[in-house]
Amino acid sequence: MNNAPPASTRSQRRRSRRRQRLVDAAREIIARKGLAGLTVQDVTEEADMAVGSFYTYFPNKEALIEAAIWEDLQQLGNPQRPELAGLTPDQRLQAQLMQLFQFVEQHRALFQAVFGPRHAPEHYERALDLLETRVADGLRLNTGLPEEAIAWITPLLAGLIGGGIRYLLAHPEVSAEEMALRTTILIRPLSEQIPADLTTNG
Amino acid sequence: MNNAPPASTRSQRRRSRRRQRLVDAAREIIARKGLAGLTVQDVTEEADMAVGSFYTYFPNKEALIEAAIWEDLQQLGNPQRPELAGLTPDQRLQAQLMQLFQFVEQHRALFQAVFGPRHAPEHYERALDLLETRVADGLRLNTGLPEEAIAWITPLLAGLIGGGIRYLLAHPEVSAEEMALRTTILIRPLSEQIPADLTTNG
Amino acid sequence: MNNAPPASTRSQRRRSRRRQRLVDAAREIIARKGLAGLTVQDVTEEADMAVGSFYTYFPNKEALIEAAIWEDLQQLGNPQRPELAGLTPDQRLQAQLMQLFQFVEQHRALFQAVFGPRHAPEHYERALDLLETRVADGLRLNTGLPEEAIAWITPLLAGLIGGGIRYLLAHPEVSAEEMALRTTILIRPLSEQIPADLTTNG
Amino acid sequence: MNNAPPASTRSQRRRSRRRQRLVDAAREIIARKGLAGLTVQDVTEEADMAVGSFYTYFPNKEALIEAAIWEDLQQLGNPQRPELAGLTPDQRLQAQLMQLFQFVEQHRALFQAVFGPRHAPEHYERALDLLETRVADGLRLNTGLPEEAIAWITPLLAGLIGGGIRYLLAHPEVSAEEMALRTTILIRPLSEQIPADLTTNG
DNA sequence: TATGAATGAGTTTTCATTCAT
DNA sequence: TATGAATGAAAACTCATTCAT
Repeated sequence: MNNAPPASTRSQRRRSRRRQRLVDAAREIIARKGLAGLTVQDVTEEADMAVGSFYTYFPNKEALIEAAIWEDLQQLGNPQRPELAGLTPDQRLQAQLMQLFQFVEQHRALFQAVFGPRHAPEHYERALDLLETRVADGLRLNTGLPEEAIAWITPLLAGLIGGGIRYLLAHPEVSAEEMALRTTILIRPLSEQIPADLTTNG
Repeated sequence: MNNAPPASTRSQRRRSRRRQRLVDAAREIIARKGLAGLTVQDVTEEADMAVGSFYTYFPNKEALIEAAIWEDLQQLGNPQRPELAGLTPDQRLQAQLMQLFQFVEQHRALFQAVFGPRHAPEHYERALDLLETRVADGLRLNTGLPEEAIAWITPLLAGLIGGGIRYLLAHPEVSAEEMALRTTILIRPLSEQIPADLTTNG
Repeated sequence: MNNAPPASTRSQRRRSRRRQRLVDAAREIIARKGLAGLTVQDVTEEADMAVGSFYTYFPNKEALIEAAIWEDLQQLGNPQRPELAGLTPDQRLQAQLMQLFQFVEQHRALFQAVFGPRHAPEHYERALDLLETRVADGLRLNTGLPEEAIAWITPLLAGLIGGGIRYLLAHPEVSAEEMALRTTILIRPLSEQIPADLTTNG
Repeated sequence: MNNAPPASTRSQRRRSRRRQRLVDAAREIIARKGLAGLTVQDVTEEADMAVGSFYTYFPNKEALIEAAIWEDLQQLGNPQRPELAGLTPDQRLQAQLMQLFQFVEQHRALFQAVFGPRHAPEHYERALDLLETRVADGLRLNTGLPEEAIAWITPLLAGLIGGGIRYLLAHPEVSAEEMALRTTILIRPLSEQIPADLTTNG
């Protein structure tokens, strides 16, 4: 989850740690005050560093935001694990959703920054795009839907899953497993119903 | 769509028109540059007024944003029209979705500001909340789902509809009718399937 | 000497005056601390204004410097007055130099900023360039020197006159007339001697 | 040209070499980006050293600039070589100018930093002062001008020679010899003409 | 001695808001 | 009421210098 190179020397390790403090502080502040409320001053203060130090780690504020959000979020777009191969479509769907929601649970601050009530709009959009590519891949893999149908179903399903992420963030008492199960319940019937509708309607 | 009181005297009408110019300019700019890119300077310029005048219409920038977004968006939370009374649940669902998407089409700039790629996060959240209340009402009216189920299904469905809104905004060639139909196709089976699942699982 | 438009209304006049205060302050500070020592903060302080006000007069610091130096200095490149027509070359030379040195005397702060001990290098260069065009014109008008000779004599003479300007700035007790006379004494023999040398040497 | 002591031990020689690298880098950067664009960071980078090392060679940036410019430029003020003794005033003048312009050619980067288009103003002034002392000495030696005349002729002639230096820097195809000859042509008549003028005018 | 990360004061610029006209 | 100039509190970013390794 930390893309920084495996620092070997002591000073490299120290530097890596300090950089991470900045990234963590950024996520924290974005989640708390929104992207607009993020100042370099605040970030360095929260990380207990001097302002100038910040610029030895990042060329500018933009780069910090990029790192804080995308360094880990990229994995959302990574290809699914091959172990899912032997399952039924239903099981596969649930497994993938579980994987996703567990990932959310493991990166609460990050997802608060992206999907939470004070999220960063542009990054929210990019995150949804990423979600859509995964949803589209899932639909292609698990259903026989034509591309035209996938084109419009995808954003709706991505929205639905996004709603699940927001719900999970707002209800820490609910587990990733539970959310995966619930979402599966909602999504499953679609794959059975839609093809018929599409041949008669769309 | 204009909540200002029905101005009677001439000066009142003039005032009302000028205020509306500010509101329209604000929506335009938020949709184009995002909330962070909205400056009072820009708004008054676009509305062809002096900066100082702005403060005779709104106490501060915050109030303008509130007005620009919520003066019209409130209707999203208004109770559904009674004419829907005689329809089947399915027809009611589709009619309500159509009403919603038509509303979006009639307020493109506004919805771009709230749901578009440069949307205002806090208002996005509030809009989703509003959407959720309507979805919850619909579920209560059209299904026999228990409140616990409604509690978690609602945010997911609201997310799905939000996805529909975003899709509609991004594809001006698609009609509100078409989107309502598509969304109905996706949502309908849920009401049939869920109850069974819920009694056994949740 | 003030290029600002002839302000008619009262507020325009006031604005014009405030702008001039900034320009004067800038010259003062450049002359005193050099271009590198010029901060917007200092300028507005010296002009007894708020920092923000500065940016209602100039888009940025660069524009102020440009105005402070070149708004008036441009005249250095203006074509010479036609009244010089009837004079002998010698008299013309002296008249032109007098005009120049008087101009310097009337804009001491400005020339201190450009030629003084803490001058702005890039503007010094541009000023010398301007001086060179005038010198070259003078040589063409008053001597029969070939262009190749003018090409290299010009920068040397411009340097000599620049030395005169610096001397005048450093010795306020010396008059422009005196400097014009002295410089004429130095330059005059050149026009007589050079042609011969050039035909045999260069 | 290198004022550092004749290092005897190996480490002393190494230290001397590293110091020179800093000085050379400084000249290079001043000539290229001006004094304002000179940062310790850049200098050490160009010299391929660490920032911290810089402060073991110079107490601060100011000292580096001083060294970069004046360590070699001082020679400009050194007494003329005795071999000139037997020449005529004219020959002596030309020989001295040649010596000067050759010195410029041998230290192009240095003179670019001091006289070039992005020169350092304060050092430009000091360099002109130095030039003036030599010019004044020359005038005392070669002409019978009274001190009052020397006082004002000197800055003008120094300016003229400065113009020659700038011309030489801007035209690498012109030789020091050629420039010395040309400058002699311009200056020579002065010594013949001025005395007469001065007795009647100044 | 050499290194380069850390520091924080200082600089330019923006912008919501006020207020005299 | 309308105007737009004036204000000054941020905010991002730079860079000379220090200091632990």
